[in-house]
Amino acid sequence: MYVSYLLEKDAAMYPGSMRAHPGLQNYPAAPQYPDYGSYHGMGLDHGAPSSGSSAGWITPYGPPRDEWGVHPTYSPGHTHINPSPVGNMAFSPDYSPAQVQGQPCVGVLPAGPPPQLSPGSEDGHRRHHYEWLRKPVSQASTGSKTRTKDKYRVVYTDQQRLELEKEFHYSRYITIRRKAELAANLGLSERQVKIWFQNRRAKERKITKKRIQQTQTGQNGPDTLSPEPSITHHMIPHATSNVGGLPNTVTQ
DNA sequence: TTGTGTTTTACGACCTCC
DNA sequence: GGAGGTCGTAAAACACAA
Repeated sequence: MYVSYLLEKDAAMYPGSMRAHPGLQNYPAAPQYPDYGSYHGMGLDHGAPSSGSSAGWITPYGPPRDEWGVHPTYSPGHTHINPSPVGNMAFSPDYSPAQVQGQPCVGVLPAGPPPQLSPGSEDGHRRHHYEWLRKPVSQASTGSKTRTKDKYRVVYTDQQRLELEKEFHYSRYITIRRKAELAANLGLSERQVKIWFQNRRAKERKITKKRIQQTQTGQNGPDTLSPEPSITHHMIPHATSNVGGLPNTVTQ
């Protein structure tokens, strides 16, 4: 189950940075996520009925906010529901190798709010890196914008983050095509998606670094290290990825 | 309620590749 | 030169303890 995986995972990620991989042309996409296949192939299994598992979900997000600087989106009240037909995450046919049974990979969310993951459970009281997954949509940020001076940042909605996380777990480097699709489907700009992936990779590196340090110091706490996946990623066909190219050269 | 630490967006600088 | 990578950092958002 993906969500539980998210909750349990602690990113045993690739060691080193991109610069440590000069020969990145054959960078294996997310080899540490053997369950990508299940994720993309089966969609999200939240344990919910998921009657509409292939029906997707209508994006509650606003229109793409491309180029904040020039876009008048910051004007108050400039919020409306995106009536885009891609709101239900219909993807191009060529983004399908990892799909199984014709189900789309991303956006396959069960109808209704995200599952409540044992809010009263043993760790429900403790802060969690994926706390946002626990919160019902109604409590999620709606992407309201705040601005101080010339700086601002929006808080992505739970579903936006969930979809981004899902995509990230499929591949840490998003293709141009997927970036465009995801941006359109989530009501984000491609720039936002790109930056989100950059930040997410940075987070992963940070976690990995921390974990390595803990390992070296013998601090293997119960929730610090999880076993590495026993299945290697090469067993799973990758849909879009970086075939023979650097992450920045992926143009599919 | 407030202080503090952490996480999340966003950006700039710099680098590599095409 | 453009696109996208990492790295470092700013600041908002958030969680939690006191």
